[in-house]
Amino acid sequence: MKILYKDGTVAECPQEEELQVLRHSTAHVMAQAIKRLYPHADFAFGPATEKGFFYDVDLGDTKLTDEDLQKIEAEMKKIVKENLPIKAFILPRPEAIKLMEERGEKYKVEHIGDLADDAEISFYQQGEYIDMCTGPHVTYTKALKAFKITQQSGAYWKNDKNNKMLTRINGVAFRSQQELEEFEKLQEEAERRDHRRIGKEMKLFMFSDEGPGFPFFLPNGMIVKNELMSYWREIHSRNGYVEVSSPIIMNRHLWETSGHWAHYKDNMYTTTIDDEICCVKPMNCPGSVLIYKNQPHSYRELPLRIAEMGLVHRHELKGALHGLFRVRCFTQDDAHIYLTREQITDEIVRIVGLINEVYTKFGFDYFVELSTRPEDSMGSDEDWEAATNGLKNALEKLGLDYIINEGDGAFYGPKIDFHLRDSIGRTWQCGTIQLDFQMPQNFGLEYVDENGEKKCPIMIHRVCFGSIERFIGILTENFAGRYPVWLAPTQVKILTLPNSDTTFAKEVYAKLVDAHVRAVLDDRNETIGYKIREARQIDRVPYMLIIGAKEIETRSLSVRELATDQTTACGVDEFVAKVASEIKNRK
RNA sequence: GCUGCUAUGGCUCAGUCGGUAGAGCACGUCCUUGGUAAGGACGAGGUCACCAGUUCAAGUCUGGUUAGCAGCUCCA
Repeated sequence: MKILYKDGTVAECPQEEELQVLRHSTAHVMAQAIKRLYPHADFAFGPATEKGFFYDVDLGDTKLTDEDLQKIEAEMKKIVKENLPIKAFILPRPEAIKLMEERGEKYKVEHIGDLADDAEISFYQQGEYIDMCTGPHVTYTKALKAFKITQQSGAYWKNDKNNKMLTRINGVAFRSQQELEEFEKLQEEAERRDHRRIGKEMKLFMFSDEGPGFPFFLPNGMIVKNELMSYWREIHSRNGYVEVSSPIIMNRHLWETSGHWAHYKDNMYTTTIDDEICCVKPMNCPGSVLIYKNQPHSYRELPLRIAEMGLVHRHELKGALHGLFRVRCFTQDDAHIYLTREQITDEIVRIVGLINEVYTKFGFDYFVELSTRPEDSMGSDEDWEAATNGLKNALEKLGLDYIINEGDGAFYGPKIDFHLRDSIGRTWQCGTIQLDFQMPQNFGLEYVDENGEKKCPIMIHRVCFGSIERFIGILTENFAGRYPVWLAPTQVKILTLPNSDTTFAKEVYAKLVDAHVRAVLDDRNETIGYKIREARQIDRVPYMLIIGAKEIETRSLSVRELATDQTTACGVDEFVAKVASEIKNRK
């Protein structure tokens, strides 16, 4: 693919930039189409995005309907068909301003004002349309072969909510029609796996107008939640953690000390108790700190690992709510570790090992991001350096690749974030490990060192799942509801053939229940096809046992496995032992 | 919170030009002797999210509220 740089040179496009250029050019073509249909349109920014492009445009009072978007797309296709050559030119500043003013592009004029004084201002033109842009772009509009407008939304000029809201028109663009179709298939697949849909089908959880954003767990969802929590308890007790539980409501004073009141009071739920303002906890750390302070500590106890499955409430904006992914109350699988500066590296190694174990358990691949000191941070340079190095050393010791995210740490310390990749390639941020020097000081935490002197410990905040609710959402989409046996709400479903004797089926059922298998007996008088369809597609049960005259006679089982769709014969005791062992080993 | 859209039985949806509601699935009853992705008949189930307004008449038109959807912003 040939591309045109702003100085007018034409060159072969580097492979890795092709899509980006294509998408950027598509944004221009869309702008041209919009301008043809809406001559008063005034354009702001129109970049390429991860899957396509958008253009932010001021349409005055004009509102676009879905039909209007289709018309714009049709006009874009027309422009592509016209196969307009794309040209580039550069103007000195005053002439650039004049050109944009003449064309009524007030956002572009404002943008010129933000550019350096000596900046050369480049333009790209195709037919009657001129856009101020640094390029590069394709050389002819016909190079754009596969695109689609997907939606419109609002977006602020320069992303600042004090500015005017513009209309953002989003689209996707690919190299070929085939790539576009693949993208659409993936979209459909994502929709099919949507945990909100599956949650309804499998009766995992619900929401209600009476508490928007606050999830209700139904019996099936509660099974998944409890299984995750019991797994979590097991590995934490094995890794030297103790578990506590702190109150949901504590007074305002605590949150002032922790710094949350100053930073986040608009997102905290409050209530008044005996004339005192109290807060519903948005985080567990201050509670943990109070537990630490409840008694004196020796250096011999450190690192002290205090874990808590804490239910936190945060007032998220209603537009941000999204199934279990973004809720107003959730359970953090939190832990706070109190330790000395020297212990940082070893402890981080230990935590990363734990998190790795958890993600591997679910078959997730992941990558790690290290976020360093932000601009408005608290604490000394020395502390920050020690902390950041502690994290780096640990990652290197583990031989983990990581991306550095400069300046994206919390104001109280650097952090490591874990992003996991699901079965269709999407990534989710789950685990995080944050170092904190601030809170131990704010609360005056102490331990006695080997010389009998009082010292202030360092604190690590960390989660593995992140939020149990969110993690259940991710697991549900990753497995498309077909959970591993140990998590499945119903593990075995016994399906009898209609009008057959159910005595044997009931015996098998009793044996499974005895072995602590979550079994269901479906002895309704329905055809076997009907029962199988329900067990597979709605309940997503890992094992289906079909029992009819044949099985009754041989006293054996016909086992249909959800994962493979294969049916095999198996003895009763053998099957019960196999499933029980899978559950025990959390397979 | 902002922009656009949506709200009709448990679920998924239809309902034309305003003339007081339909389907499929699920559910209940009955029939069906039926072997691996929906057997059949009948029945019950809805003050059309809520509050106002326009109208002889509102599921349908208008305004507001609430909730949801796609984005934006935000996510300690």
